[in-house]
Amino acid sequence: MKVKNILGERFKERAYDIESQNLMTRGGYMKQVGNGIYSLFMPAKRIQNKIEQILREEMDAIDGQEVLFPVVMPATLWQSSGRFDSIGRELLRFKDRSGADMVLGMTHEEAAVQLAMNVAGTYQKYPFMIYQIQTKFRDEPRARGGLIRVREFTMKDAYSFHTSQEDLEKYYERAYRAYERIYARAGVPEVLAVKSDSGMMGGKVSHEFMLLTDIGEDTIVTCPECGFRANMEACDAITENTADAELLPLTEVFTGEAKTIEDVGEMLHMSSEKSCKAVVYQRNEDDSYVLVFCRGDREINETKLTNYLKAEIHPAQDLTNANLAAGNIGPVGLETKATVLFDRSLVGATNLVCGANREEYHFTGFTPARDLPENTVYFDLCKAVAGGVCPGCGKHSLKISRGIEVGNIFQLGKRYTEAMGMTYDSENGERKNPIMGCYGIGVGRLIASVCEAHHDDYGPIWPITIAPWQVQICALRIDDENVRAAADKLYEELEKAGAEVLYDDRAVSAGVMFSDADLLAAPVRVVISPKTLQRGCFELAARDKSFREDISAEGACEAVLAKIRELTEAVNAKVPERL
RNA sequence: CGGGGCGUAGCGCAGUUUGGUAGCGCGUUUGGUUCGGGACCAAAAGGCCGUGGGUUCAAAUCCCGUCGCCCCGACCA
Repeated sequence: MKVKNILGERFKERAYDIESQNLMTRGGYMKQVGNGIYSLFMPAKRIQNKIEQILREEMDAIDGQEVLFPVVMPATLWQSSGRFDSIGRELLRFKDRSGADMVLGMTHEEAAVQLAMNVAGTYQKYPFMIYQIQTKFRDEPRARGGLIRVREFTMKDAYSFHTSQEDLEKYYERAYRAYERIYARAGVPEVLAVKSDSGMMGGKVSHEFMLLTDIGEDTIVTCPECGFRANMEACDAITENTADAELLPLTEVFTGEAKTIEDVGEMLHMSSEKSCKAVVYQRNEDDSYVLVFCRGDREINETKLTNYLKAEIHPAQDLTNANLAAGNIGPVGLETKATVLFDRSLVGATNLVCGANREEYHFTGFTPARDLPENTVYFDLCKAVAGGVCPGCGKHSLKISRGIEVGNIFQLGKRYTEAMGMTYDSENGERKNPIMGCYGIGVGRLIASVCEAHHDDYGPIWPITIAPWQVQICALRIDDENVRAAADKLYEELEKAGAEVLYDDRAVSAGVMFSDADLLAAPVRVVISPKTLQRGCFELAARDKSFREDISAEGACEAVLAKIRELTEAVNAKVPERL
């Protein structure tokens, strides 16, 4: 392929805050069509093809059967699982010409069950896994970050069916390993699996695969001591309290206008960890109040709270109907209709400051174990904190980072097979619902994430296994007939040898040529110019700057092929064995 | 869905306050000079000023509607 022929304009101007979006836009990888909707130019499509190929190989290797579900589905299919009604406007609904409700697929559990049911009615078919690589549409409230968060995207989604939990768990391990292999083969072995919240998918055990970067939308908790890692949403929070030697009596004190933890703490010379704060939420469905007490220096984990309540919530908008003294809410002497919950960060705490449920007053000397009823239950409702206690090893070692979710795996259970009535006959002739697992990877997001994690100021640094082209020939001074001849010859040889080669034979200045080459980011670059040609040499350089050397023009083709093999082997050396 | 902003040449923008023949930079085309990190000179092409209506002798500019996009927040398998 010649650079002059590929469609997609490369330019210099920065346009966005997110570097991957910037570089991929500047490099002519994609073009926006609408909010969160993109067309891909050839370079991006080639990357996507390579990732899809890796996905196919790894899914096939764990006995997957590639299938294809429809993008457009009748609403009745989604009603059969209950999700037509339970999912919000992220699911795009519309009517066909006859007025029937339709949806655009945002995930395909229902379609997978529909495809498998009635053709897997005997235990002898099990286990099996079906997967597809296809377009999904999610009507995101807010797309952003180029391909990182879009409304329409290509996804590999896989669904496994089992006759026992043990079998699912065994398969889950294989899928987990397949995912590690996929990321390693795509040149991002640093992708981390973290324990996650399973959200609207239902099910118990789930992992998200995270690429750590500052622009990530998820917060990840890791422990360098023992390797523990979890999404903040799903991370157990452990708080250690040491009891003061002397318990002070509960005393009401005047605090006037001081409402916030900071103000009250300053006034009473108390650090925030020696306080008990109240956080008020409202259930989305009826605006009823939920009141959570936790240690003053902790934050509520809204995902945990939502899961406990089994209800969507939002921070309380106004407390006028709650009969609560905002800023002075406390757990002692509280009279309210709100659901009241206590976080376990209060367990063992002593001599805290808390609201007195009276304007302008707080209590000091609040000790939950003494001042709350004996049967008070403490839940885990707070976020883990940096330097906090690791749920894995118990050390004060937790680190907090940001990450992009580039894939996930769930042990779904029977949620869909039960709801949709999919059954099989077991060995003893019983009719049973199969147990499911599901496994997803967003292809476009993975591309953007790799770019985000691997780039420099000049462009992406694609791992050779997914780079649009393996090698780029830059012919400087194409008007020099020796350069022309040498470059044409090498291009022809490399193509014949099966290398993926991009050839820049435009009569442009070196600056333009190199800048474009940095943006298109072939891992290996050959520069052919009068300067080195005088000595019978080409320059061979790596996009990631790992090498830069002169090679003899004679054996150039072989030298390039060797470098391609070398780089490819370096990526594959980090791929773990299959399970 | 709330708050803010923007739609004018392929891209990025000025012009709108105060109505009066459509501008700039980049890119593109042609010719020339340069040329190993986004060169220079000269010439040229390119716009229904998002869209519908209204006011006016006259609308990119004022008024009303509508569509789209961007940013922040809510939301997010």
